[in-house]
Amino acid sequence: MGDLDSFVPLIDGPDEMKCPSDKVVFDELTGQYICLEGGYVIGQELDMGPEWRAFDFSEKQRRSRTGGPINLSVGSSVISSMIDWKDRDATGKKLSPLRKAEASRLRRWQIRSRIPDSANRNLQQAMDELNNLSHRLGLNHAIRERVMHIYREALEKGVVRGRAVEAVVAAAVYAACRIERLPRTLDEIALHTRVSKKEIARCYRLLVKELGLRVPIADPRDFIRRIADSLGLSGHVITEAMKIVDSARHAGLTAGKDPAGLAAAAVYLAAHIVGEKRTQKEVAAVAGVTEVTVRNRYKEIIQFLGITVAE
DNA sequence: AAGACGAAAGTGGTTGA
DNA sequence: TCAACAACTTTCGTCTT
Repeated sequence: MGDLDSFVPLIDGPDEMKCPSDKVVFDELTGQYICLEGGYVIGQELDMGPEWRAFDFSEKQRRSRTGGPINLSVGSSVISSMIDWKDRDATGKKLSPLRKAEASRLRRWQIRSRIPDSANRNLQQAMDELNNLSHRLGLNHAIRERVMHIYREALEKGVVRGRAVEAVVAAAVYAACRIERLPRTLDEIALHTRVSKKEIARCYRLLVKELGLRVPIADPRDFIRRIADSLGLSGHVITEAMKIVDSARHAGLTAGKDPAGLAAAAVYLAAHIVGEKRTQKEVAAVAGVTEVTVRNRYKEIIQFLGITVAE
């Protein structure tokens, strides 16, 4: 998630919006749509999040001024807290439009989930887990929404029953990231949870099957931007790496291969072509694969595409 | 000395009988 | 259920810059 101080207003007029769409990338860190041709920011996703940051759930609770919305504690022994319809906070001040939207959404959830009480508690726990995971993985608003949507459906269909809430949430996060095309590897997600990669993968497959999720095939190009960003490489490298992946696809080198590994090799190669060299070790580390995999993909690419890297 | 390369053995998941 | 298999990892020795 981008900090608010990294917000950049639209700097160009409508002319720049004519930028061909295939040259536009989305920077998930800043929420900006960037044209690779000229490096222009041509769009900015609204940051729906709070203006402060919290690194765990209790911190978030302390900082939430309006209170209530995050914690729908409708436990058995606890007095239920309801979100009323006045659109005002505890001190009687009017809520901002963003807060208002959030409150109405939560109201809806609360009403829907009031009937089965155990489901409500389960959902609360899932939201806690999601909050933790979100901050660690830097998930944006759209993804969090989608995760909760997936989770609710899973809960309704009884997929969660008998499984660790954390595992199902992690699986929903993985699915949501894939659907929103901001992929995280299973390893990354597993790193921030107490469940194994294996269990998350099992839950993920179950979710896809039971809910009939339509998850696009992982595209190496979605990884390229992340890898290049982490390594501080320019947009030029990204365009080059995209081209390489496209050619590799046409040459039939991509089937059955780990998209992260392929992206890593493309970035490695592109960086060398452009002259912003990075070692195989560095690229492999941020891509979450080993040097050997980068090497193997790299070898295949230069062999089949006849690319020669000038020293 | 660091980086790149490649061989060999091991791992975890998928597929098909 | 089990074996074969493909892709990837780990490890390690060697070559190159």
